[in-house]
Amino acid sequence: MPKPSQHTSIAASLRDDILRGQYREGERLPSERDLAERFGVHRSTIREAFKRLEQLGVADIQRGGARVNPIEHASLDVVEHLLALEDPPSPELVDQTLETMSGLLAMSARLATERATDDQRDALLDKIREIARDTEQPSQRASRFSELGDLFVEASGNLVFRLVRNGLQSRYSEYVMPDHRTDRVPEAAVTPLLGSLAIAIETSDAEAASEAILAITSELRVHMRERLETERSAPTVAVGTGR
Amino acid sequence: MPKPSQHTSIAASLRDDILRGQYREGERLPSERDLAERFGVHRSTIREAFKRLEQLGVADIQRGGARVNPIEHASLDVVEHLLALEDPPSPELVDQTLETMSGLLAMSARLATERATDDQRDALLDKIREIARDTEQPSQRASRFSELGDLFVEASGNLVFRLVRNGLQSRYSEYVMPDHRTDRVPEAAVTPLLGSLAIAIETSDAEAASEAILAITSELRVHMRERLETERSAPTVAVGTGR
DNA sequence: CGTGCCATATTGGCCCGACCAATTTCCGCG
DNA sequence: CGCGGAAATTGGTCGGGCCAATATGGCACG
Repeated sequence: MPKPSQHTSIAASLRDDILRGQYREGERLPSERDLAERFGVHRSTIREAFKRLEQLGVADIQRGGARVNPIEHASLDVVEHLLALEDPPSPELVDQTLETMSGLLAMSARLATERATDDQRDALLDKIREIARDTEQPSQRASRFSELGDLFVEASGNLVFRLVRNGLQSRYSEYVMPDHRTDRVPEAAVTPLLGSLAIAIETSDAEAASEAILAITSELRVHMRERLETERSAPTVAVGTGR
Repeated sequence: MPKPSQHTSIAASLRDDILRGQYREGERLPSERDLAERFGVHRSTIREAFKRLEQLGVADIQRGGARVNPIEHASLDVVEHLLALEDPPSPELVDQTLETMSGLLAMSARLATERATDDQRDALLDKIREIARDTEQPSQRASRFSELGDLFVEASGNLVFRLVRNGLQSRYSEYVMPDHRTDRVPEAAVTPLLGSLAIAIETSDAEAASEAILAITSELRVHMRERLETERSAPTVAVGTGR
């Protein structure tokens, strides 16, 4: 576990300030010298952090001053940081993220069903059965779903899909699956859909595979929304929220 | 036209080298001191460039040396640079990009049809009619299509969609529309689809809107593929390919 | 011959201080 | 109140320097 360097944490700090809306868009960020003094580091360290902010698309550095960009001009990569900004994360943004992921996986499933190699197909079917067996704890199950998604995207053969997925992949997955043992909602609805999905793949029915994925992700989305609303009204007791 | 700073062009140069596959993944990049000497700049300038590469996800900097990341671990933002690497760009990658854009726009159209405000709907319809009128030169027409896409994504109300679109938006659009006046292939097929699209929006038929978009983008994709293949076999006479 | 270990060379992380050229800011003039 | 120019501010780059983490090559050991 390599400890983060100063410019990294400074960049993260500035990024979060910006994403949190501390600075209005178009507004000038404090000068490099100013920030250097505040953080108690040398200016060159601030500069390195700035370069990352610029690459992230949240700020625009130029002579005269660094300015904050409107969030819509940022890189897809800000999504994971936006999600990490609050705990629990913003239900709206989570929903938009899942909406995107849902479409992405549906497309991937369609293409994967058409183009997957035999090995890839076998891997997909194995993973689906593994999930359907379901003797695992929720967190395990969540990562299985994530792996299934990876397999689909991989088998789709579309690099751009992969990159988009990278940008969306974040830790909200822990919310997808219920951890309260009483609240295993999605299971009943999802399990049969996994069956349809397997059949669709076996029979090379791309359209059915795509629809099965849409149905599954739709279930998860609904569940996630309820989960987050509950979380909001009754915040979890923070046990060691420490950095 | 603000001239690019040194660290910017150095970062671009290194990025392209990496994307071009000059370094195998996992391989170590030359040291900062080494590169500083090669480029004839101070080490801190190289460092700033490195920070951008790291944020782009193409390299991983750490004590002992900077290493090249596999392309699948990079940010979505590399797509536009990958496309710019060759001229004409790689048909495969263009196709994958359009495939993604196609799905994104189809989802946007569905949502936009459901959720757009009256103003947004009017703007959409206006833009569609503007394109359908078609008395413009190809380049104009291409940017109209791009604007239409923006309107859909905007009206979808999904920020993530917007960010993904940003990452895909690049200059390949010039290839979408034919510039050889003899080769106006997509027009005939696309125009009636624009009509269906308008009707779908007017009648709030989200599904139909989505399908119209899929049909249109499908036409454009096919056209684009043919266009690029032609371009490959009969390369354009380079007029001022300079640096 | 293979292998684990240690001294040493490299490499990135960070700092100091300085100069230049854009930009921005400010102020006095019309 | 508007405007032009001087002064202050700000990012861009440079030179040199120290530290700690990492990489490397060679030696002793099994």
